[in-house]
Amino acid sequence: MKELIKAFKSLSDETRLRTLNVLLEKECCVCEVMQALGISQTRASRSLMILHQAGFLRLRKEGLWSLYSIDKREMKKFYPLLVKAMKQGLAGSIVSDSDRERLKGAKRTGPGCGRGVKKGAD
Amino acid sequence: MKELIKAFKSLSDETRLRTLNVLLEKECCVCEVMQALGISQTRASRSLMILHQAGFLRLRKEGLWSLYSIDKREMKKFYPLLVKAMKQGLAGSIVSDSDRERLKGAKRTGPGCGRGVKKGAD
DNA sequence: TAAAAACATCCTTATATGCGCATATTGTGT
DNA sequence: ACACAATATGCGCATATAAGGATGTTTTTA
Repeated sequence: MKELIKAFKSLSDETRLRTLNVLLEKECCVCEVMQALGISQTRASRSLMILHQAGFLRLRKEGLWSLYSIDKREMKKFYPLLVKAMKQGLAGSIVSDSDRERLKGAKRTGPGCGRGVKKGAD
Repeated sequence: MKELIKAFKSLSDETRLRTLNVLLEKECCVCEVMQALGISQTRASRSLMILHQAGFLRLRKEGLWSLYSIDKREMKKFYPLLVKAMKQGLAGSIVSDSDRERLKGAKRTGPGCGRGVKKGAD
Protein backbone atom coordinates (compact mmCIF):
# COMPACT_ATOMS: atom_id res chain seq x y z
CA MET A 1 0.00 0.00 0.00
CA LYS A 2 2.77 2.42 0.96
CA GLU A 3 4.50 1.39 -2.19
CA LEU A 4 1.48 2.07 -4.33
CA ILE A 5 1.02 5.47 -2.76
CA LYS A 6 4.62 6.34 -3.45
CA ALA A 7 4.16 5.30 -7.07
CA PHE A 8 1.09 7.45 -7.53
CA LYS A 9 2.67 10.36 -5.72
CA SER A 10 5.73 10.27 -7.93
CA LEU A 11 3.44 10.60 -10.92
CA SER A 12 1.41 13.50 -9.61
CA ASP A 13 3.83 16.21 -10.62
CA GLU A 14 4.23 17.89 -13.99
CA THR A 15 8.02 17.83 -14.02
CA ARG A 16 8.13 14.13 -13.29
CA LEU A 17 5.48 13.25 -15.84
CA ARG A 18 7.42 15.16 -18.46
CA THR A 19 10.59 13.44 -17.33
CA LEU A 20 9.04 10.01 -17.64
CA ASN A 21 7.69 11.02 -21.01
CA VAL A 22 11.09 11.74 -22.52
CA LEU A 23 12.45 8.56 -21.01
CA LEU A 24 9.90 6.70 -23.09
CA GLU A 25 11.98 7.82 -26.06
CA LYS A 26 15.32 6.59 -24.82
CA GLU A 27 17.69 6.18 -21.91
CA CYS A 28 18.83 9.62 -20.75
CA CYS A 29 21.46 11.19 -18.56
CA VAL A 30 20.51 14.03 -16.24
CA CYS A 31 21.64 16.79 -18.52
CA GLU A 32 19.66 15.46 -21.44
CA VAL A 33 16.48 15.59 -19.39
CA MET A 34 17.51 18.99 -18.20
CA GLN A 35 17.87 20.26 -21.76
CA ALA A 36 14.79 18.54 -23.09
CA LEU A 37 12.58 20.04 -20.42
CA GLY A 38 14.49 23.29 -20.12
CA ILE A 39 14.82 23.02 -16.36
CA SER A 40 17.63 23.33 -13.81
CA GLN A 41 20.10 20.57 -13.06
CA THR A 42 18.85 20.22 -9.49
CA ARG A 43 15.31 19.84 -10.68
CA ALA A 44 16.18 17.25 -13.29
CA SER A 45 18.29 15.26 -10.87
CA ARG A 46 15.65 15.24 -8.17
CA SER A 47 12.90 14.41 -10.61
CA LEU A 48 14.81 11.36 -11.80
CA MET A 49 15.76 10.33 -8.31
CA ILE A 50 12.18 10.33 -7.11
CA LEU A 51 10.95 8.31 -10.07
CA HIS A 52 13.79 5.92 -9.42
CA GLN A 53 12.94 5.52 -5.75
CA ALA A 54 9.33 4.94 -6.71
CA GLY A 55 10.47 2.01 -8.79
CA PHE A 56 9.91 3.33 -12.28
CA LEU A 57 13.50 3.82 -13.35
CA ARG A 58 16.67 1.86 -13.67
CA LEU A 59 19.96 3.62 -12.92
CA ARG A 60 23.16 2.79 -14.72
CA LYS A 61 26.41 4.66 -14.11
CA GLU A 62 28.72 5.18 -17.03
CA GLY A 63 31.70 7.42 -16.48
CA LEU A 64 30.46 10.79 -15.44
CA TRP A 65 26.94 10.04 -16.47
CA SER A 66 24.00 8.71 -14.55
CA LEU A 67 21.87 7.01 -17.13
CA TYR A 68 18.24 6.56 -16.28
CA SER A 69 15.83 4.39 -18.20
CA ILE A 70 12.37 3.01 -17.70
CA ASP A 71 12.65 -0.22 -15.79
CA LYS A 72 11.03 -2.89 -17.88
CA ARG A 73 12.51 -5.76 -15.91
CA GLU A 74 11.59 -5.70 -12.27
CA MET A 75 8.49 -3.59 -12.59
CA LYS A 76 5.79 -4.62 -10.19
CA LYS A 77 2.68 -5.79 -11.94
CA PHE A 78 0.94 -2.44 -11.64
CA TYR A 79 3.73 -0.25 -12.96
CA PRO A 80 3.10 -1.05 -16.62
CA LEU A 81 -0.51 -0.03 -16.11
CA LEU A 82 0.52 3.27 -14.63
CA VAL A 83 2.86 4.00 -17.50
CA LYS A 84 0.18 3.07 -19.97
CA ALA A 85 -2.30 5.33 -18.26
CA MET A 86 0.23 8.12 -18.33
CA LYS A 87 0.78 7.71 -22.05
CA GLN A 88 -2.93 7.92 -22.72
CA GLY A 89 -3.44 10.86 -20.43
CA LEU A 90 -0.54 12.70 -22.01
CA ALA A 91 -1.51 12.09 -25.62
CA GLY A 92 -1.62 15.33 -27.55
CA SER A 93 -0.08 17.40 -24.80
CA ILE A 94 1.82 20.35 -26.31
CA VAL A 95 4.43 20.44 -23.57
CA SER A 96 5.33 16.80 -23.66
CA ASP A 97 5.57 16.79 -27.44
CA SER A 98 8.04 19.65 -27.53
CA ASP A 99 10.01 18.03 -24.72
CA ARG A 100 10.50 15.02 -26.95
CA GLU A 101 11.46 17.31 -29.80
CA ARG A 102 14.09 19.16 -27.80
CA LEU A 103 15.47 15.85 -26.61
CA LYS A 104 16.69 15.19 -30.13
CA GLY A 105 19.03 18.16 -29.99
CA ALA A 106 20.27 17.45 -26.46
CA LYS A 107 23.97 16.78 -25.88
CA ARG A 108 25.55 14.77 -23.10
CA THR A 109 28.44 17.15 -22.73
CA GLY A 110 29.34 20.75 -23.43
CA PRO A 111 27.58 24.04 -22.66
CA GLY A 112 24.17 23.53 -21.11
CA CYS A 113 25.25 20.46 -19.20
CA GLY A 114 26.09 20.15 -15.55
CA ARG A 115 26.09 23.42 -13.67
CA GLY A 116 26.70 25.13 -16.98
CA VAL A 117 28.50 28.41 -17.38
CA LYS A 118 29.97 30.09 -14.35
CA LYS A 119 27.88 33.06 -13.36
CA GLY A 120 30.49 35.64 -12.51
CA ALA A 121 32.39 34.93 -15.72
CA ASP A 122 31.84 38.25 -17.47
CA MET B 1 -2.03 16.97 -18.49
CA LYS B 2 -3.43 18.93 -15.56
CA GLU B 3 -6.23 16.47 -15.51
CA LEU B 4 -3.91 13.50 -15.39
CA ILE B 5 -1.93 15.05 -12.56
CA LYS B 6 -5.09 15.64 -10.59
CA ALA B 7 -6.05 12.01 -11.11
CA PHE B 8 -2.72 10.72 -9.87
CA LYS B 9 -2.68 13.14 -6.97
CA SER B 10 -6.09 12.05 -5.82
CA LEU B 11 -4.80 8.49 -5.68
CA SER B 12 -1.63 9.25 -3.75
CA ASP B 13 -3.22 9.29 -0.34
CA GLU B 14 -4.03 6.39 1.94
CA THR B 15 -7.46 7.60 2.98
CA ARG B 16 -8.56 8.07 -0.61
CA LEU B 17 -7.20 4.73 -1.76
CA ARG B 18 -9.08 3.05 1.05
CA THR B 19 -12.17 5.03 0.15
CA LEU B 20 -12.00 4.00 -3.47
CA ASN B 21 -11.42 0.46 -2.34
CA VAL B 22 -14.69 0.21 -0.43
CA LEU B 23 -16.51 1.85 -3.30
CA LEU B 24 -15.43 -1.06 -5.43
CA GLU B 25 -17.79 -3.10 -3.27
CA LYS B 26 -20.84 -0.93 -3.67
CA GLU B 27 -22.26 2.55 -3.86
CA CYS B 28 -21.84 4.26 -0.48
CA CYS B 29 -23.07 7.27 1.39
CA VAL B 30 -20.63 9.36 3.38
CA CYS B 31 -21.38 7.78 6.70
CA GLU B 32 -20.87 4.28 5.37
CA VAL B 33 -17.39 5.19 4.24
CA MET B 34 -16.83 6.88 7.54
CA GLN B 35 -17.78 3.74 9.44
CA ALA B 36 -15.96 1.35 7.16
CA LEU B 37 -12.69 3.25 7.50
CA GLY B 38 -13.27 4.38 11.05
CA ILE B 39 -12.60 8.02 10.24
CA SER B 40 -14.28 11.34 10.92
CA GLN B 41 -17.17 12.68 8.87
CA THR B 42 -15.13 15.62 7.64
CA ARG B 43 -12.41 13.31 6.45
CA ALA B 44 -14.78 10.95 4.69
CA SER B 45 -16.64 13.78 3.02
CA ARG B 46 -13.47 15.44 1.75
CA SER B 47 -12.00 12.19 0.61
CA LEU B 48 -15.05 11.50 -1.51
CA MET B 49 -15.21 15.03 -2.79
CA ILE B 50 -11.64 14.97 -4.04
CA LEU B 51 -12.07 11.64 -5.78
CA HIS B 52 -15.22 13.02 -7.32
CA GLN B 53 -13.51 16.16 -8.58
CA ALA B 54 -10.74 14.03 -10.01
CA GLY B 55 -13.37 12.27 -12.08
CA PHE B 56 -13.43 8.88 -10.42
CA LEU B 57 -16.79 9.09 -8.74
CA ARG B 58 -20.38 9.72 -9.61
CA LEU B 59 -22.55 11.61 -7.12
CA ARG B 60 -26.22 10.90 -6.67
CA LYS B 61 -28.37 12.66 -4.08
CA GLU B 62 -31.14 10.70 -2.46
CA GLY B 63 -32.97 12.34 0.37
CA LEU B 64 -30.48 13.06 3.09
CA TRP B 65 -27.81 10.93 1.52
CA SER B 66 -25.03 11.73 -0.87
CA LEU B 67 -24.39 8.48 -2.66
CA TYR B 68 -21.03 8.06 -4.29
CA SER B 69 -20.12 5.32 -6.71
CA ILE B 70 -17.31 4.57 -9.10
CA ASP B 71 -18.07 6.24 -12.39
CA LYS B 72 -18.07 3.54 -15.01
CA ARG B 73 -19.75 5.67 -17.63
CA GLU B 74 -17.82 8.81 -18.42
CA MET B 75 -14.46 7.62 -17.24
CA LYS B 76 -11.65 8.92 -19.36
CA LYS B 77 -9.81 6.21 -21.19
CA PHE B 78 -7.01 6.03 -18.64
CA TYR B 79 -9.11 5.83 -15.50
CA PRO B 80 -9.87 2.12 -15.79
CA LEU B 81 -6.15 1.49 -15.94
CA LEU B 82 -5.58 3.48 -12.78
CA VAL B 83 -8.29 1.61 -10.95
CA LYS B 84 -6.90 -1.68 -12.14
CA ALA B 85 -3.41 -0.72 -11.00
CA MET B 86 -4.85 0.26 -7.66
CA LYS B 87 -6.57 -3.08 -7.25
CA GLN B 88 -3.36 -4.93 -7.95
CA GLY B 89 -1.29 -2.75 -5.69
CA LEU B 90 -3.81 -3.13 -2.91
CA ALA B 91 -4.23 -6.87 -3.16
CA GLY B 92 -3.58 -8.54 0.18
CA SER B 93 -3.47 -5.29 2.11
CA ILE B 94 -4.65 -5.84 5.68
CA VAL B 95 -6.15 -2.38 6.05
CA SER B 96 -8.18 -2.43 2.88
CA ASP B 97 -9.48 -5.91 3.60
CA SER B 98 -10.78 -4.96 7.02
CA ASP B 99 -12.27 -1.79 5.58
CA ARG B 100 -14.32 -3.94 3.24
CA GLU B 101 -15.26 -6.16 6.16
CA ARG B 102 -16.45 -3.28 8.31
CA LEU B 103 -18.44 -1.95 5.39
CA LYS B 104 -20.76 -4.92 5.71
CA GLY B 105 -21.84 -3.81 9.17
CA ALA B 106 -22.18 -0.15 8.27
CA LYS B 107 -25.60 1.55 8.58
CA ARG B 108 -26.87 4.55 6.69
CA THR B 109 -28.58 5.96 9.71
CA GLY B 110 -28.36 5.87 13.48
CA PRO B 111 -25.48 6.28 15.91
CA GLY B 112 -22.15 6.66 14.16
CA CYS B 113 -23.64 8.58 11.28
CA GLY B 114 -23.45 12.27 10.57
CA ARG B 115 -22.01 14.35 13.37
CA GLY B 116 -23.17 11.65 15.73
CA VAL B 117 -24.22 12.20 19.32
CA LYS B 118 -24.33 15.70 20.72
CA LYS B 119 -21.38 16.32 22.98
CA GLY B 120 -22.90 18.36 25.78
CA ALA B 121 -25.87 16.03 26.07
CA ASP B 122 -25.11 14.55 29.49
C1' DT C 1 -42.36 25.85 11.93
C1' DA C 2 -38.96 23.72 14.64
C1' DA C 3 -35.83 19.99 15.54
C1' DA C 4 -32.99 16.48 13.84
C1' DA C 5 -30.22 13.97 10.44
C1' DA C 6 -26.65 13.74 6.88
C1' DC C 7 -23.38 16.50 4.51
C1' DA C 8 -20.54 20.32 3.16
C1' DT C 9 -17.54 24.07 4.29
C1' DC C 10 -14.73 27.47 6.94
C1' DC C 11 -10.83 28.37 9.88
C1' DT C 12 -6.71 26.98 11.94
C1' DT C 13 -2.60 24.14 12.60
C1' DA C 14 0.92 20.77 11.52
C1' DT C 15 3.31 18.72 8.04
C1' DA C 16 4.87 17.74 3.36
C1' DT C 17 6.48 19.20 -1.09
C1' DG C 18 8.91 21.60 -4.98
C1' DC C 19 12.49 24.41 -6.03
C1' DG C 20 16.73 27.36 -6.16
C1' DC C 21 21.24 28.34 -4.40
C1' DA C 22 25.43 26.92 -2.83
C1' DT C 23 28.28 23.15 -2.09
C1' DA C 24 29.76 18.28 -1.75
C1' DT C 25 30.80 14.03 -4.35
C1' DT C 26 32.72 11.27 -7.82
C1' DG C 27 34.88 10.24 -12.17
C1' DT C 28 38.20 11.97 -16.09
C1' DG C 29 41.98 13.77 -18.35
C1' DT C 30 46.37 16.32 -18.08
C1' DA D 1 47.97 15.84 -7.62
C1' DC D 2 44.99 19.22 -9.94
C1' DA D 3 41.34 21.23 -12.55
C1' DC D 4 37.16 20.32 -14.60
C1' DA D 5 32.69 18.04 -15.80
C1' DA D 6 28.32 15.68 -14.51
C1' DT D 7 25.66 14.70 -10.76
C1' DA D 8 23.93 14.59 -5.88
C1' DT D 9 22.68 16.89 -1.59
C1' DG D 10 22.00 20.17 2.56
C1' DC D 11 19.49 24.21 3.63
C1' DG D 12 15.90 27.60 3.44
C1' DC D 13 11.70 29.55 1.58
C1' DA D 14 7.17 29.63 -0.35
C1' DT D 15 3.35 27.00 -1.04
C1' DA D 16 0.36 22.93 -0.93
C1' DT D 17 -1.93 19.48 1.61
C1' DA D 18 -4.31 16.78 5.32
C1' DA D 19 -6.96 16.88 9.29
C1' DG D 20 -9.85 18.36 13.35
C1' DG D 21 -13.39 21.16 15.43
C1' DA D 22 -17.07 24.25 14.85
C1' DT D 23 -20.58 25.83 12.01
C1' DG D 24 -23.51 26.45 7.82
C1' DT D 25 -26.87 24.05 4.52
C1' DT D 26 -30.46 21.17 2.89
C1' DT D 27 -33.94 17.72 3.47
C1' DT D 28 -36.93 14.99 6.26
C1' DT D 29 -39.93 14.38 10.14
C1' DA D 30 -42.63 15.56 14.13
